Amino acid sequence: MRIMPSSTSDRSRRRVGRPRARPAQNELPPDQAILDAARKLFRSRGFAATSTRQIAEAAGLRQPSLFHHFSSKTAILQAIVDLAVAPELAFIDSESRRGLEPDVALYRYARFVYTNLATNPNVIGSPLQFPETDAGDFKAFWRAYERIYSTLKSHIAAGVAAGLFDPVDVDVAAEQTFALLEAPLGRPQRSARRATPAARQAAVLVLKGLLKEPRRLPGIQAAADAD
Amino acid sequence: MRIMPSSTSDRSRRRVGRPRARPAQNELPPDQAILDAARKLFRSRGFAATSTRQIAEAAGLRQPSLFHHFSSKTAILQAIVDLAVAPELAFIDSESRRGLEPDVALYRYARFVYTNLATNPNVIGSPLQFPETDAGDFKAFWRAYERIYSTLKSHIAAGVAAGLFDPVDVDVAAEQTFALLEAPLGRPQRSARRATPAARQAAVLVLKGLLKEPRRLPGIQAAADAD
DNA sequence: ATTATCTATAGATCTATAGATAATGC
DNA sequence: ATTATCTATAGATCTATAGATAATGC
Repeated sequence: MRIMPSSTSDRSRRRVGRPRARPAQNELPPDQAILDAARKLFRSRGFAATSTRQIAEAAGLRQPSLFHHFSSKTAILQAIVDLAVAPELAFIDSESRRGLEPDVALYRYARFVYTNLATNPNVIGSPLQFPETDAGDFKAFWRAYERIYSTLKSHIAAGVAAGLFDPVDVDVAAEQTFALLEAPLGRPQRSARRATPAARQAAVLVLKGLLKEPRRLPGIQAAADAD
Repeated sequence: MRIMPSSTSDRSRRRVGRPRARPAQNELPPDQAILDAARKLFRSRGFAATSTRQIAEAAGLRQPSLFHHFSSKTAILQAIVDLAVAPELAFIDSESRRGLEPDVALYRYARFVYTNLATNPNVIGSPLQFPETDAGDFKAFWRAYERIYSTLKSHIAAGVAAGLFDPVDVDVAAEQTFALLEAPLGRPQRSARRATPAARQAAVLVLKGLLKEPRRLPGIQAAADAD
């Protein structure tokens, strides 16, 4: 009696269900293939201009087969945007327990957010670029987005209050800083290798722009890298 | 014999052509009313998700009547984006004749671009947000955009070369600065009154972030305001 | 005669559902 | 029996054209 464990490379063979019209070239499970295809298309053409037929074809399926995996086109977008903000939420949570000074906290925040937007494949553009996210299904996403944004604002406000930053208009500074950190959205996705120095440069630009004493920057960087 | 000059308030009366199904409440000529309606809808819902029916209704016309004024939906977008970049092009032209130092030039550039994006009603979002502008009809627009972007880059490059700015990666700095200046795109349009201090703050953030000697900022501001 | 609008509609989508079909699982 | 796919298609769009119509201009 031969033992025949289903090896990982067997995953594509012996699949339940009717075979595809055009057999899959992709080893990914169908829901992942769909998300992959949708990410790319949403990024390049936008949500409204991308049809479910285009997504399905790029994923190797016929158009109606999408709906076996996602209940609607909107549900696909929802899955993607939830994955896009997840790392930033996790970062904010873990940072909040560290009790850093506002300048160090802002430096680390800027570097992390920029890197996520540059490298996370689920980041398909500014949420403001996707007006369809206004609908009720996206409440969780908007709550997350709001949390990320208000964290930035409170770092800036704390730095101003502590006299570390110039006495800027906090709302305006938060808007502008956030926009700067969203710079990667305009470009095709980046490798982590290219994103790292750019993220550092973004954090430096933000900190130098706000600090009363720009000479303190090296100390802030050292503190941000410690531990 | 009574002289009866067509007074301006008469403009809505005695119009050539079949009357509208619902008479206009708006005094604007139809092509202006269409652009107005389209701007608002493109801004809030995006181009692809806005139908010609929605535009026409908001402009007080029936859907097919749009095509008397614009040959296609795309032609409407084209007219809007051309108007959006026009002031920036004019600014760049007039500035190029002044031969300013790179830091002063960058300060003035940042302030102007931010203000245009915050207050020009034709600015409906980032071009990257409108993938339909890839088509050939938008060559003029993309040439303009490229010119605006490369002007920013050359200001930064010149400042670095002159030793005024930190030795940053110029491409990355241009990307990040441009993104910062696009901050107004995320928000509803601003009055000039609210935009002016925010634009100044944006220019300060950019310059302080780049300058080797941030203490030179007041001098730069004075030079930027002179003349 | 010219103009700006209208109504009607062609033809091309697009999303999602209905129900058949071809695999594996038990 | 269950599953993942397929084909066929309903029903709702959407852009743009065709051709009628109701004003003014001359």
